This record gives sequence, C-alpha cells and structure tokens, in this order.
Amino acid sequence: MSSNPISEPDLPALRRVGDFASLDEQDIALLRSCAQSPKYVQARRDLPANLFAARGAVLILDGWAHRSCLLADGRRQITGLLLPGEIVASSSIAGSVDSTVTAITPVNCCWLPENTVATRPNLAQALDGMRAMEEQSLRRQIVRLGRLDALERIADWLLEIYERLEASGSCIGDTMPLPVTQETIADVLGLTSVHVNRVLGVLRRENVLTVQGGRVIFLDRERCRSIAVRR
Amino acid sequence: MSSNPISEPDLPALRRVGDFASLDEQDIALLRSCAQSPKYVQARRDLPANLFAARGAVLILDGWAHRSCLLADGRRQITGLLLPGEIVASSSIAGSVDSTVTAITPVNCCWLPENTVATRPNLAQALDGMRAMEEQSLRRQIVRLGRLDALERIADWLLEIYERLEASGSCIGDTMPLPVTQETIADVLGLTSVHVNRVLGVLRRENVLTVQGGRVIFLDRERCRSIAVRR
DNA sequence: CGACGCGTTGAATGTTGTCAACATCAGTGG
DNA sequence: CCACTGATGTTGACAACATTCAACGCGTCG
Repeated sequence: MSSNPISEPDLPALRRVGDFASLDEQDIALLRSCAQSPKYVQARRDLPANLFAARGAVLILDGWAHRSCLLADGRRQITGLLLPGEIVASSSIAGSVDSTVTAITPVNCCWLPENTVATRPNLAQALDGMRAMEEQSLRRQIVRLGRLDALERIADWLLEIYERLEASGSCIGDTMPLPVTQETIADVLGLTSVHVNRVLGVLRRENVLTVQGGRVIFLDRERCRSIAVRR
Repeated sequence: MSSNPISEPDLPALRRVGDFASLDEQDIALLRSCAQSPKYVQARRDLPANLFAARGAVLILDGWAHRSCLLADGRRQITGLLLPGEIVASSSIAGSVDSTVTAITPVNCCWLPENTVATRPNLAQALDGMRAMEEQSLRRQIVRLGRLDALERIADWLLEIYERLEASGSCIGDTMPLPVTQETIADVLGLTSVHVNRVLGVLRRENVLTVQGGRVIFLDRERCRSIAVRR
C-alpha cells in the first residue's frame, strides 16, 4: 500500500489492483476510465451473462457477489466469493458447470477489455497476479472442505475474508463487513445454516469473535488463527 | 480429435494440447522440440521447484502427479491431479499455500518457456484454455467436497477422471487406468481410506464399476452418472 | 520366513444433518 | 397503530453419515 501510486480518493477496488503490479499513471488513468461508467447490479440479481461474452475481465468496484452451483435436488454450493477489487475472468466462465455470478449486495462493476489491457504490460501482469491469487483461494477452499471440521472451516474462512477485504482497505481495525446470511456462509463452507449458527455461537462464547449486524469483530485473532490450523 | 493435426505416433499428451486450439505445423514442431528432452521424475518424488521458477508452464507428457497440502497435524489434502497432457502453470505455484507437486507414477514432463509460447498465438490460446479447464475442475471439486456425500463424490470424481483421460486417449472402452491407492483417493476426496474402501465395495456390489489392479472398469456408466447428481 | 504396504471388514464413537419449534425483526397493508 | 407475513437467527432432540480403532488377509520384496 505504501508504494502503491493509486491515491486516497480512488476507489478501494482500484487500489487493490495496484497491489499486484507497479502501475504507472497511464495504467491508472485507463483503470479510472473503465470505472467511470460502472455497471450497477441489484442485490440478488445475476451479473448479466453478456458481461462475460467478450475476452477480458470484469472488475468488482464495489459490493459482494458469489459464483454458485445449484444441484438438481436443490443443494447449493458457492464456489467463490467476489469482493471489491477482485476480478471475474471471462475465460473461466465459458462452458463452466456453474456460470452464474450473483450479487449479494448491490454491486458496481466494470469491464476491462482484453485488447486494451494487453497494451499495458503492467496491467496485464496485475491481472495475472489476481488470477493466481484466485487459484490459490480455490485450493485453500478445497483444503478447508476436504480436511477441516466446521469450527476450523469457519475460523479459517473468516480470516481469509479479512485478508482479502483488508487488501482493499475495507476493514476497520479488528472489524470487517460480512453482509451475508448464515445460510450463505453454509453454502460457502459446505455446512447447514443450523450448524453454522451453532459454531458461530461457540466462537462467540469463547470470545474469539462475534458476528452481528452484518459485521465481524475479532476479539482474539491469535486464537482464531490457532483454531484454523493450516501448515 | 478428428480435426486435430497432431498425428498418431505423437505423445497422447501433445494430442490433448491440440484439442484446445487449432495448432499449425510450427506450433506442433515447437511442442515436439520441447518434449524431445523430457524431465523424468520417479514415483513419490516431488517435481523440482526450479522447474517452476521461470514464467511459463510445465506440461505433463506421461504419468500422474498431484498437488497436495499437508497440515500441521498430518492431515493431507490433495488439491489437484495432473494427468498426461495437463499443465502446471508457474504463476499458480509462486507463494502458494501448497507448492509441492509430487509424482504418483513415474512422470515425464517438459518445460514450455513463456517467451517461446508467446510467439505462437494458437499455443498461447491452448494454454489459456487449459488453465480455464483447470479452474473448472477446481470448482467442480469444491462442489463435490461441499455438497456431495461419499458415494456421489467417488462416482462423480471417477467420471471426471475418465473424461480427462479420454482426452489424451488413455482410456480403452469402458476401462481406464487409476494408478493410485485408496489412501490417495481419500486424500483427494476428503474422506478416509477405510470409507473409500467401503464405498467402492458398494459400487462393485451394485455392478456400477470395479476397481482392481490399478484400473477402473465401468459396468454401468449411466447408473454411475445418475449417482453423481450434478446439474 | 518376516516385514511391510495395501485392501477388507466389524464395532463403537463422533460430527454434522434433519426436523421442528420458537424468537426476533423489518416490511406491508389494513 | 396494529396484525400479519416472511426471512433470519436460535435451540433441542434425534438420525445419518463418516471416522476411529482394531483385527486380519493377501501379496511383494528383501
């Protein structure tokens, strides 16, 4: 954040892009111009599929979204969250099992055309970095679902969300927004909302953290980390 | 496979690359030259980290490998399998939680330098397609781990492996190689080897498929698909 | 032969899901 | 203003699925 040339008044989302490569003024100007006329999507609405038709990427400027997969019998699994400053790569959408991206809160996003990005090597590098980061997040999620129990899953996941939100400056001290229902948390972590509720109760009673009013307050981050194993 | 200009005597792995873009003779010659002097890795050995140091990709020419994450208390989760014709993107390795790629069987792989690939648009496009396919596979795995029970997980996973092996021509009829222990299957699917064993027993007794001698024989593919839900 | 890795099976245990009831709250319309 | 509704959160009792622990068979390899 120190050497990041994107200045204060810019959108947090743009600042986050700048964390992945050293952007010059032209890069930033290009980003700003893309963000100038954002596409607005209401909460609970899908991001329009035509947004992903061409090659390039969609950048989330503001708000939360998720990508989900609905099974025939109604079970749902959220395969990824999209937070401010993160991207939806178009290539990853085409022909995908789960191609719907849905806004959780109201979302502002914008289109970064590939041919434009390609002219700016640093921007292209930043997008590469963001894609790599997304892949890492997917693998971390696989470890969570495969080998962590409910308590560990929730602790570890909340810590990851914190890290990602912090990168766009969305956290305040030991506090972060979490504008999702327990049902949504359950669909991210492969649990039921009932069980999520119980586990959050444990974390609260143990003074590790509290979740209320759409925000998380970490009371004992260190203990939260020790609950969330990892190597 | 019909319009794929990579001919019979070529490595199955190369044929698979050609499925993702229409390669011309120069592209193919380049691939062949890379594959000319493959790097050999013994079973159970890690692929050397320096293979991933530079930008570019490692192509698996032959054999099976996996990427895994070991937790402090010994739990292990395999976050992805690498089959013949698939790639390990270098960007996805750097700074990753789980950076070890381990050979399951003896593996031959080769290095595709980025600057060389970049000169051949079709090759670059093929690599992009392969990366997108890998991402899809990661998300499918998240759905499996999050929402499918053990029976569904195993059925769905075996079907995915079949599809991926078929793409490199490694399947014979309703038969495919599966050179892994039940312990490995368990570490892929977030189960215990004991439970994998029980479930494979069910599938065998129900005449859906049999696993023996490192091969799978599908007896009733249709039923296997219906067990493996999905939307 | 003995050691070891792998597969197989049974019994007990434990974590998570299911079902159900109820509380709380925001929004809606009478 | 209040009753009503629907979505969300909370809690208890019970069932289901998967793990753990343990034992044993089978083959390979030194």
